Amino acid sequence: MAKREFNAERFFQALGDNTRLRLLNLMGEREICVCYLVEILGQSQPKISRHLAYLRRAGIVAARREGKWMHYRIAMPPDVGAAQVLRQTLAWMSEDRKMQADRARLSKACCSPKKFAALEGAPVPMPFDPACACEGRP
Amino acid sequence: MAKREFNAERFFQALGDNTRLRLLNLMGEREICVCYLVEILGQSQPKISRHLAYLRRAGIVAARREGKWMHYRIAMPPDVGAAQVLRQTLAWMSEDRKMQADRARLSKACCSPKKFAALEGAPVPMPFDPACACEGRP
DNA sequence: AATACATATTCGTCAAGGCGTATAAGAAAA
DNA sequence: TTTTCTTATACGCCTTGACGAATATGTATT
Repeated sequence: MAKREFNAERFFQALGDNTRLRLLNLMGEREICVCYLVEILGQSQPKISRHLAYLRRAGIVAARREGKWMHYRIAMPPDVGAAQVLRQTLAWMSEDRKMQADRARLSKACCSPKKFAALEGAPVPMPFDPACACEGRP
Repeated sequence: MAKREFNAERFFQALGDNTRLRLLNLMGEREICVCYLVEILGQSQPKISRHLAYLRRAGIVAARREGKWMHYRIAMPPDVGAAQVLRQTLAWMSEDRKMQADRARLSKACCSPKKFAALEGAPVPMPFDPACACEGRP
């Protein structure tokens, strides 16, 4: 049986949208709930959901359900080359000003979710590396 | 004046097509004439030309005219992050079986262009690194 | 069961882009 | 200048996908 080739075309198509790049940037270090993504990007919920579905179909993110909430995280592709490119891309994004601003808003929201009406009671995103949690919290 | 941001969205869109990935793979190590690209990929000339134009607009390749012939080569983006991703992508592609087959056909054609009727008289692609020229020539 | 909440999907519309075919543009040769 | 050769572009057709709006699905609460 032939080894199933990773679809590079679809992989790059998934990266070829600014909203999806912003989503990946926010998921770079933590698993994160959809409601946070909606709040931070300030876009409609269906729009965010559709882009997440696209990323899921492309095999770049994975989802986990927790009660009413869905948590998304980056899923490194099985293909080594793709994984390398994805890591490189995330590093690239993390140097972009607007991407940094997104992350800053996320950090702020994580530290004081109650200031964001829409996030009342929602599960706070969990960084993979706890050292990244709530940069700037006193 | 604001520093002109590199368009990551367009960059990835340019990589999100199999024909364009194959073209980049063939340009990986050498400047190459359009007629060779048409011959090696076995696709129509307008199709190849359109994809090359797309890559040019995305700032990924550059073209040089030599008489009737046009030579294309990879143009590393000014943005450091994009350049890294592009290099990584080329490395990834060079490990793919089908991409290797394309390169093998190119090497063969370079060594004996006269066996390819369409390449009679066309300028043989020039590797950036001369050591790569005509692997397998006796 | 009925309600409320978070998320996903559907529908209609529109723009981008891929392809084949035909043709234009640029350069050299006759 | 006419022809020939290489490459680029224009046209029409079709598919993909992005969006807003509406609605469906899944889960917990009452």
